[in-house]
Amino acid sequence: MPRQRGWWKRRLRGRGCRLTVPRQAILELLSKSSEHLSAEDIYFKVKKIYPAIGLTTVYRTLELLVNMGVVSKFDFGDGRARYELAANSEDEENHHHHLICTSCGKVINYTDFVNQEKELIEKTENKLATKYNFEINNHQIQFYGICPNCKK
Amino acid sequence: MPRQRGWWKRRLRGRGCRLTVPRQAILELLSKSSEHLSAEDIYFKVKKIYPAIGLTTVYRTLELLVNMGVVSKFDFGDGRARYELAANSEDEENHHHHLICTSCGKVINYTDFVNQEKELIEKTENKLATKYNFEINNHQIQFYGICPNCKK
DNA sequence: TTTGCTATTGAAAATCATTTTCATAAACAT
DNA sequence: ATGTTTATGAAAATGATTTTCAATAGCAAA
Repeated sequence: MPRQRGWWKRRLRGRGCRLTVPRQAILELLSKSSEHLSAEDIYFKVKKIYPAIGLTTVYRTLELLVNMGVVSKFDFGDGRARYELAANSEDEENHHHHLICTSCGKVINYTDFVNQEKELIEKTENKLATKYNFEINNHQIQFYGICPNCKK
Repeated sequence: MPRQRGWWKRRLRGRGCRLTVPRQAILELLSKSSEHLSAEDIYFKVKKIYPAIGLTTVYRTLELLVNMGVVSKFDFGDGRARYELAANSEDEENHHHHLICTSCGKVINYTDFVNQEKELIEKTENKLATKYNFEINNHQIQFYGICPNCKK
């Protein structure tokens, strides 16, 4: 089932964080976007509905949300971080991995095959957790290559 | 079988690149190190045996080696890139994935379970290549969590 | 509702890894 | 040995992200 609008309010408050307009605007945007956005992307998009927003606040909010596990941060190798709403257990729809073109930087989210990966990932996660005594709470899988356009 | 000393000479020359002292010093260092080093780490280590080295040259050489596929570049989320000698087909010993502590930044190379992953990775790689018409030539798998020290 | 405390904000300045510029030096083909 | 490039290193430039700091806005309590 998809997440309800405003589900993050409790989570923020639970952490003793305030429910501010900029934070809500950023979360609202992220939950509508299916793309991996840079901080600047988010800044400009939020600016359209809340012009007073500052880039600093975007960075700060993203850091907070990443720490809360609400947002995932990625590096696709072009020198700027990308952010997306994290998948959660109630809403698996959003879980995907990335396919990145090292020539033009294009990124494809693929959800195919993720189920087959899932079992192995879980096993590995458990084994690693035991062997290295880590508390594992996330993973990333990325494939790098050349996209159809750049092959031409 | 381990790679022979100086194996990179042909590869550089084959690309029309010159075999310079700084490049050799950097490669020599990388082939001795089992760790994931930042550009600055490499700079200081090489400086001990070749004091004239410049940080700029380190960056340039690393970029070249990454493009050649000799070195792999990683991002562990602390704002600086890490480099290690890439695994190659003759020498599988070096193939591993990463387990990263999001609290202190500690990184563990794990080679366990990589064989089991391998089959799945190859399958996925083929399927993705077909479906998205990508020419895939690399992948990264990273687990994130809290290390034993930071759990305390 | 009003008040007061404190977290949050935005602008500007600071930071820090990485790149670019440019004049000099070192490879290496001849 | 020589000449042509490619490669180098220092310094300056870049660009994403952080920090600083005074002003603002959430929200708990009255």
